[in-house]
Amino acid sequence: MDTSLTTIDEVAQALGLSVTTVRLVLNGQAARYRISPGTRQRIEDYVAGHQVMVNHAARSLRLQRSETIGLVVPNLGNPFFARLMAELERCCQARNLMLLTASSHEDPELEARAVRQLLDRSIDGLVLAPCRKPAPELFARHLARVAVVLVDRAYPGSGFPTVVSDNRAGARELARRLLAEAGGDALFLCAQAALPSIRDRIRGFREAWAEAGLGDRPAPVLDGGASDLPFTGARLVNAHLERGGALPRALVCSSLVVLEGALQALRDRLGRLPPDLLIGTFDTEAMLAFLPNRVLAVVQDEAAIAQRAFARLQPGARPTRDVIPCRLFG
Amino acid sequence: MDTSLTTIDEVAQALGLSVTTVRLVLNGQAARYRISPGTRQRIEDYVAGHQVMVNHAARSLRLQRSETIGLVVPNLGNPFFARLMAELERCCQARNLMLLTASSHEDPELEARAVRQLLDRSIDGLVLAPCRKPAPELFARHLARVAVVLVDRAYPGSGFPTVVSDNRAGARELARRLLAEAGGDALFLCAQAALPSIRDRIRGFREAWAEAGLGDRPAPVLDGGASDLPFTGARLVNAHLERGGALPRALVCSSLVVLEGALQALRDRLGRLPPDLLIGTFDTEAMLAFLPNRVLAVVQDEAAIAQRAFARLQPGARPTRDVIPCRLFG
DNA sequence: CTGTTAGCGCGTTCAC
DNA sequence: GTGAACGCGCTAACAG
Repeated sequence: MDTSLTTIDEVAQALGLSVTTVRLVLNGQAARYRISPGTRQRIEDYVAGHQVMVNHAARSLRLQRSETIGLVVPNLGNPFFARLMAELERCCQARNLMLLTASSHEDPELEARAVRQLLDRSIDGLVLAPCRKPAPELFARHLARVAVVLVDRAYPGSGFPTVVSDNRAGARELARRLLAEAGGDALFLCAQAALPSIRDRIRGFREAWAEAGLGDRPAPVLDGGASDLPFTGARLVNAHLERGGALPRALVCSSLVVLEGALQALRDRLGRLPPDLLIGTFDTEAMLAFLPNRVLAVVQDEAAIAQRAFARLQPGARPTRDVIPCRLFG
Repeated sequence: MDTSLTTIDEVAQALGLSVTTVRLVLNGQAARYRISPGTRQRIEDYVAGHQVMVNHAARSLRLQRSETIGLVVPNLGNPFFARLMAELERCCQARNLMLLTASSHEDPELEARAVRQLLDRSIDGLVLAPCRKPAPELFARHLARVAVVLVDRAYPGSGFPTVVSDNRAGARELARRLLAEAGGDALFLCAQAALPSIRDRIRGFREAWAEAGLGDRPAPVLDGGASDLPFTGARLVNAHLERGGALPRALVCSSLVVLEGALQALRDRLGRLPPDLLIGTFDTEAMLAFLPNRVLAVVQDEAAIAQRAFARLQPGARPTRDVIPCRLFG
């Protein structure tokens, strides 16, 4: 058996046929062009025995498309984005596409670089969770060929189809329940409040606060700034308590990471977690269910986001805006 | 400003130069070939104003390599593999490579399909966490060009460089500590015992068991079979208790998923988690730290695995075997 | 220092 | 039914 890579030309040569004939068979157009059954059989036998593979680079060059889509997210290690990617990859497999992935690490420079690298590679589509409002000039001359969809972070006026979770409704429902159970005594800690998704979570919390008739006081929302680290949550808790703030009956955090830091700080100060503290959070982890505390969690539907984003991946698509419902657990 | 894609030919044409000259400048070899500074400046000005980008498909076709490496893992949504991918992507960024990713969903058929798709796309390297012992014929005719490294699952005799965690030592140390604290009263629940990584964890547990002088009884290891689901952990716990087994002082689980199911079952049966139950597990989650129980966790060093795998990614490399230490937390 | 040219493997068009 | 020939954009060898 031949050990070199087998190209279509080589098959043709080996069988004494022309490349056209071989390709028509390989592309399933044998019937249409009335290739003789004998020839057809010979070709099929040969490729079966030799693991013939088409050269994708040549194909891309000729067809000006690559059967590849790109995904750029802030951090592939973040479980939300990891699940999103896994779901997107599932969509791709069904259509024989492959996924090229890159992390921006929340750095607009790296993001632009990743996007350029992907466009260089003639991706047919790009799913982007941008760390800033994307600069349209990055894509300008590609828009005819490559479809762009924004996910998770809906910067208004970006001009691209966008698919996001309904963070606002999720947060509102979460806060409604928590405020009812906690008699209105809740505190919302957040990081990265500049992100559209976080902004929506804050808005939802404020709406529930007003609905609960607490509008005479401003909603207690503490903003920890740009970095979503455990340290941010810890800092907010410590600052609140040191300012003489009371321990609330319900604590809501804008991310699991903030929650982690907040719980650490509470445990450090109080010796243990106050078991009657109600916890509200976004996204979830399996072990959250085993805390002694009552926990409410808003979880996003990564599969639905991925599928919708995939469906919107059409060149020249209008800038639609899809909002995927969240589910509330606990 | 031109809105079409700008190719090297077009730049040359627009500037009245030859493609060679343009290319030498673009590839940073201007100095070496003594391109005149004036010409050089003209070219650089032009490309700056036009966002010129090289066509990677053409480049790959010509060079027979794609500056792309492939990653195939059982499940991209699994946090361990997600972190591994994030780290591998970091290695790639440093060398201007991109990552093509695919999940096998623990299905050898899908795995083979993904690998073939990647090889079709002329990847320069492949990092594979195989769900079975890989069939060498999949790669046979590519080995000269594409480097293959196996990670996480070391099937002996595969013939490829392999990078895995030191699951055996990690498990041994974990069990040693847990057995000491629990007076030898421990139970090990596992799923997917056929995987090399899980097998090593079992072996480590057994070694610690023998070391602790408990060798007169067989080590209490319960095997839940092939599927790593919460249900598996729950089933093992229920079966153990219904057989009249006592609640052990220490419970070790081969994965977080098994632990999740086991804890669910315990809570369902006992009304709450027994707070003095010692827990041992592999991999970790932030919220695990806030369980009322004492928890010991063996965590893998995804960054080190990724870096080592990346370093071993050389065509025709000898089948080395790297074992990366784990860390024990708790 | 710069220009010309021949493929890389595939898909398409047109001729036989 | 089948074959020949061109070009996608780039690189490398060689020719000035």
